Amino acid sequence: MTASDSPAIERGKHDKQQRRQAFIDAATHVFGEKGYECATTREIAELASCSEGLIHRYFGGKRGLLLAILESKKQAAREGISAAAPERDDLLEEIERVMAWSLDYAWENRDFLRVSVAQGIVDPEIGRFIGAVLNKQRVAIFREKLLRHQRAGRIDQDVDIDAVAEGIAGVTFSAGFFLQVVFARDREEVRRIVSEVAKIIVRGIACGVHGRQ
Amino acid sequence: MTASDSPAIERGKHDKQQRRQAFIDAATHVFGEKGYECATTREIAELASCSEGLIHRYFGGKRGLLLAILESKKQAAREGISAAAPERDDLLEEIERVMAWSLDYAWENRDFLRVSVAQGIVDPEIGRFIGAVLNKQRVAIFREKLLRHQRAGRIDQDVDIDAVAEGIAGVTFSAGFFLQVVFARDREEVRRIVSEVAKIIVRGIACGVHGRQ
Amino acid sequence: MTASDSPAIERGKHDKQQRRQAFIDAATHVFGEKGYECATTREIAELASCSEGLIHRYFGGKRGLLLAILESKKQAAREGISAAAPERDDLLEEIERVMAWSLDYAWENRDFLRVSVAQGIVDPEIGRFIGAVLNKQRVAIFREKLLRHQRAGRIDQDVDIDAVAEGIAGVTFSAGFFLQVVFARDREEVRRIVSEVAKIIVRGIACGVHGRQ
Amino acid sequence: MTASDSPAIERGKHDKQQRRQAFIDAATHVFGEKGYECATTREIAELASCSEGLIHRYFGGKRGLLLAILESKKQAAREGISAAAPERDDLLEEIERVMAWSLDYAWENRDFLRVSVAQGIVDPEIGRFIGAVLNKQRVAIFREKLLRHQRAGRIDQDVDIDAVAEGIAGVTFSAGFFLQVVFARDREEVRRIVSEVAKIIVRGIACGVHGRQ
DNA sequence: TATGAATGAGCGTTCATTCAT
DNA sequence: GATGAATGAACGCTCATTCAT
Repeated sequence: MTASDSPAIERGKHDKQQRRQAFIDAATHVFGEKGYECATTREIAELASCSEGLIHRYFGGKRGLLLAILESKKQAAREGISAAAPERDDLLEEIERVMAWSLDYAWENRDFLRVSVAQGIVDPEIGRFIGAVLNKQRVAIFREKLLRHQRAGRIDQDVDIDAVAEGIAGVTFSAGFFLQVVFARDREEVRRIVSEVAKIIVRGIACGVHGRQ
Repeated sequence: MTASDSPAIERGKHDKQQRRQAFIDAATHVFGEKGYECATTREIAELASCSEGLIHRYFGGKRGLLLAILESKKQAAREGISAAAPERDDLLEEIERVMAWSLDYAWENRDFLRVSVAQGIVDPEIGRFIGAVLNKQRVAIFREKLLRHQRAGRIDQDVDIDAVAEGIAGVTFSAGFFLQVVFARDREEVRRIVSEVAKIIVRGIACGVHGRQ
Repeated sequence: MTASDSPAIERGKHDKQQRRQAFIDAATHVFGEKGYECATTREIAELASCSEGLIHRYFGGKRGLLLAILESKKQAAREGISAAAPERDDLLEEIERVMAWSLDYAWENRDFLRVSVAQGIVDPEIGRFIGAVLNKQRVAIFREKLLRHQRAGRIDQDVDIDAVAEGIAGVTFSAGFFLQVVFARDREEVRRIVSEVAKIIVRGIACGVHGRQ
Repeated sequence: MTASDSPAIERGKHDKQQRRQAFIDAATHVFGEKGYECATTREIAELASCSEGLIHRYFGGKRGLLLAILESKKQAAREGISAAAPERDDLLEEIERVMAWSLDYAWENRDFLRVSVAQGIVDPEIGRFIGAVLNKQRVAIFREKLLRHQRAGRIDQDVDIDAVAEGIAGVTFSAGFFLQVVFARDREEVRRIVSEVAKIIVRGIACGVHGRQ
């Protein structure tokens, strides 16, 4: 306690940056569990072992704290999904990997998703955020992959790549967040569903000997 | 859609049934707009042109009012989807109709969906409700249709019907609620996406001349 | 139900007088148990199997109901205590009988006493009532008896009869209401206390040089 | 006596201890005047010149405030009565002093007594409190004194000390609280009554063949 | 700067009373 | 006259935010 020699960190046990992070972690947890409105700044401050007033100094208030959580996840999500999606010759494998990563991401970040999705439904600004990070970003990943494979001649030219990308992103989000997190379905089962759907879709868009409907 | 389609009840007049409905309509609207927590019983009562205390007499409180909304939508949802899903020889047509109906349902009931989904994420009891009504019920519809067509030899025997049913339901929910309602995407565009995805999936599960992967 | 021939009592099962009494009985019970403020007119009406609005028609409101309870007990108390106090040559016996009756009265009317005393502490009008019925009335009884015995030469001339009457009434009330009802002391024990005190007082006021009992 | 003897605390200033006391003083006054139920936290806060929410932070709510009042009086009562009861060779003098002190105590703490007695009648927890502090404690004082005098041969061996102690405590409480405070009897008159009763009782328990005073 | 005490607006709820039926 | 549905004022309490320390 009094052992710290650093004059800058006399009171409290963290410096400013650590405190900010402690708030973000605590808030993610409490928001995720009780929802944004029901969570109290007091409980968050307690869990972060910091004083309540600091939330307003650092983040400008409760809502600012939520926005800070969102911001802090933006980068991580973007980088994570890119890393999880190396290009492959096999379309199915490539898609399945992104989907599987998304499932894991949803599970590991379930607290964050709970707040951001629930609040995004009701609050346009948050809604725009999840639209950009949780939807557009992922649709773009799928789209890019599909386009590359289509150019490589592995996907039928007639296929509406945008629509399929949206569709895959939709199933993935549905399964990852709603089945796994909200409905608490067995994670193995969810993985199987997603995997099966991936196969069907890949088969459905594959360049093949089938007459058009 | 807006809460005050019905002629406002005269103050003081005795009409329990009409008042109950006025509360449910008003609450659906206000809950949908502000979220459950931010909506106030004051505002709901005002919109319903009834006194606030009645909420507690009729529904046992604010939460009871939410539960009453849920209950009132359960029957309608079940009947609606069944009516919208007559059996057809053409699988694609059959599936597309249910998907289209779901899109319209989501749009028309967007206030109700906003509250119930947002609250269901955070409140286990509500979560169970949307799991049953908005997920299981619809998966079952798709599953039943797929099974019939599989038995009729129009779907490959190897296809995991349960998984596909979940997948279709997932895309439909994603598109109907998130794309249309939360992300405010153009409804025509959403319809096109869903329609395209339906085609791809149907093609992917169709009994055909393709080697298994 | 429909069997009643009397045209005047078609609805409800009582006539007006019976209903009034049902309200008074129910209110005494509920007031006694929860206190005046915490008791609700709804609960009273339910217990009386009558409608809530009737309280206002019959008694002019909740407070009027309390006043009606008080009124209804006034006569009974006066008559009861008189009947319990026949004149005797033995002062101790006479006093002990009134005290014993008071103890029983307090126990049997504990619900009534609870409301009226608790409310009388805070509400001057009720306070005046219990002052008159529960105090003055009883002091007068004791006073009258003591005076008679003093005139008969059985009580020392120097004794301040008024003070003793107040004292006896005070002990009796304390024991009857507080010890028995509020502090839930064993009733036998309370009776013994009162009896012992009576003896001491009688001995203390007795005339002249007197031997031990 | 009145609640705002202390200089009003400046709004916004930090002074937890003084504020706590201000609340206790204000609440004692308002509770005493309107009764616990009718008193509002609003009014108490106003009289204490503090914000209402503080009541819940400091005391956990309105009831907690009442309990805090009780607690704060417990010590004072115990110490006060002990100090007022020095041992004397003269039993009458000793008893009269305690009785007189009790009369003064009841008058000075009339607000506190009003709430605690009225509420104790209806609320078992408060009832237990007044049973302990206002009854048992005082009975014990009288009992101890009587025993000492009995051992010293100044009280007849046959006298039931416990009963007498209860009796004296009962008269004292009756006179101090009901006559003085509730029935607003002249304080001089009440003192005379108590004094007279003390004499009678002391005479009634005195040893042996004794002449008149 | 960090703390946590203090604030006050506004919440859900209660309930005696009123009044349409 | 009796009913119970409807009212609305007022309650205790919560909590994000402010600010003295």
